[in-house]
Amino acid sequence: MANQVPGTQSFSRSIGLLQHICDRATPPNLQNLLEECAFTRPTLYRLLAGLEAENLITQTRDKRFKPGVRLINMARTALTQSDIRDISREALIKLRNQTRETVHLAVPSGEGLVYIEKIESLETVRMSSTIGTFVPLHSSGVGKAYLSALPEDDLAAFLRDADLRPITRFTTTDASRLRTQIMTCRMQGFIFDNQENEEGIACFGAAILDDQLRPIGAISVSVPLFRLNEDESHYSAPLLECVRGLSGGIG
Amino acid sequence: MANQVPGTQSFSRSIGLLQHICDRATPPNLQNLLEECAFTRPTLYRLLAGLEAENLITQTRDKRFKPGVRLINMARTALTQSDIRDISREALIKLRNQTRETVHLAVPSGEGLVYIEKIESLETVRMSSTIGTFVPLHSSGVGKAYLSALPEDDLAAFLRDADLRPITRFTTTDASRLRTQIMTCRMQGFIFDNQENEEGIACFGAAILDDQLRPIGAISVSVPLFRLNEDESHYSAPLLECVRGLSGGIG
DNA sequence: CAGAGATGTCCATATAATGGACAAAGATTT
DNA sequence: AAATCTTTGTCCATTATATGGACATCTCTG
Repeated sequence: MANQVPGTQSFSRSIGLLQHICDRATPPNLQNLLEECAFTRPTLYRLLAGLEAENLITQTRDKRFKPGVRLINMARTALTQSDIRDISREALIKLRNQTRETVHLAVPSGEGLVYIEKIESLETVRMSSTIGTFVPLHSSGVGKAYLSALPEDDLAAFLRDADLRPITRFTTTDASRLRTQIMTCRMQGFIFDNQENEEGIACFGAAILDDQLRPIGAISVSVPLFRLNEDESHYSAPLLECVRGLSGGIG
Repeated sequence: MANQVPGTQSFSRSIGLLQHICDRATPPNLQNLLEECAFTRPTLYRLLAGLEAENLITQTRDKRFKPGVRLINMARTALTQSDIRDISREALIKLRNQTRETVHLAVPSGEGLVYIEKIESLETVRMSSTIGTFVPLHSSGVGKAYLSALPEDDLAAFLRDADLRPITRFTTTDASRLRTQIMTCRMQGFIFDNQENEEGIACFGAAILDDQLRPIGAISVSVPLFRLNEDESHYSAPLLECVRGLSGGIG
């Protein structure tokens, strides 16, 4: 969170501000930002002016700040250039067909993962649904699957430092319980997540590994609880087949 | 393009670099960037380190730089917070149903417009298709429609300064011809664009106005040439109805 | 219309960003 | 295998840049 890289303070501040504006449920005005961010008034003005000049934010009529469309344009190219996404699409579609449920592909971003692909039925899918959504490592199938593929040192560091905040009332917030789950995942190659990230949704997750067995992302199958098949292997078998097909072949 | 806003040089540089990395067809390495951008070696290193620390870019194994997934996450919120998109969705679907053709919604970004919504058939639509794509003002239906709704001063300034580069071999590259087309659009409320932005695709565009009659975006109906209906009003009538319904009601 | 609060700008200062110059690591030649 | 060249990465003095205290202006409210 702090400014690790020397010589980039102002950039880091600007991006932090942009992120804050993006994260707000409702577009903030200057007052809000002054209170919520630790910037002095002139600094805030400058940062905002810089962001606006780059079309990264826009002002509404009533002087509120919203994310700008430049971001959407940049994101398009980011998605286009994501080779893991291209490579895995076919396999994801197959997995969706086998399980008949929604499948997601997530890759690391910051402290967690971000969904970069979603395959559901043949209905309209667009970015606003879930592509681009951030998911914490501790509360999601993809997250725990990813954790389970991390080297022991990194996992230990995560469990020590992470903020295991509850996302739903089912979220695991206890580090040792989380470790147990992760160990189970290491054993069986996948994890079952019961409503930890979204109430009413269970989910099976498994990691995609590169040729050095380091995780590069994770795949999940999400199932509405009411229609969850008793037989776990109905989901886990195709899922494992899917990630095995992808692992090693990427990067 | 130059750094207009004082006190934001380094930020502007960083974003410029990010944009350049996004724009590259193939991920650049350090060497490429050094040649293509006007940065000294140490500066480039710093900017890259800053971008990477913020997850805005990632390095591939072979030291090439690609856009990072943080962008996708931010873009999601940008789309979510776009009220024009929410407000117009219903009307766009209706327009698609009436014309049976693909419809787009575009809003200003930088020198041109960016598509922020697309409604085609009931087939899968995802961001990588066209949402997020930048379109120039002079070569597209949405662009010219937008121009036609600009105050005369702004239009004149655009025609004077703009770089009317050909996008296809049908693109209007002559300012006075462009003005004629725009005047036609002002008269009839919509514009017909014949393959100027994409070969084989014709398109009808019309602007959405706010309550002060300033353009806030534009809508287009795109038709593959081979199935273009002779009767223009087949497209223009629903299009005009659509933008009239939306204009004034936004902002 | 006075007072309080919010909004916007200036500019001296400190510090963060800059880039010339050097070092280290790889590649290529003799 | 040594020598030379090329590429890649880092240091640090310098200065231009970003910073924020202070002041000006505009906007409510009683």
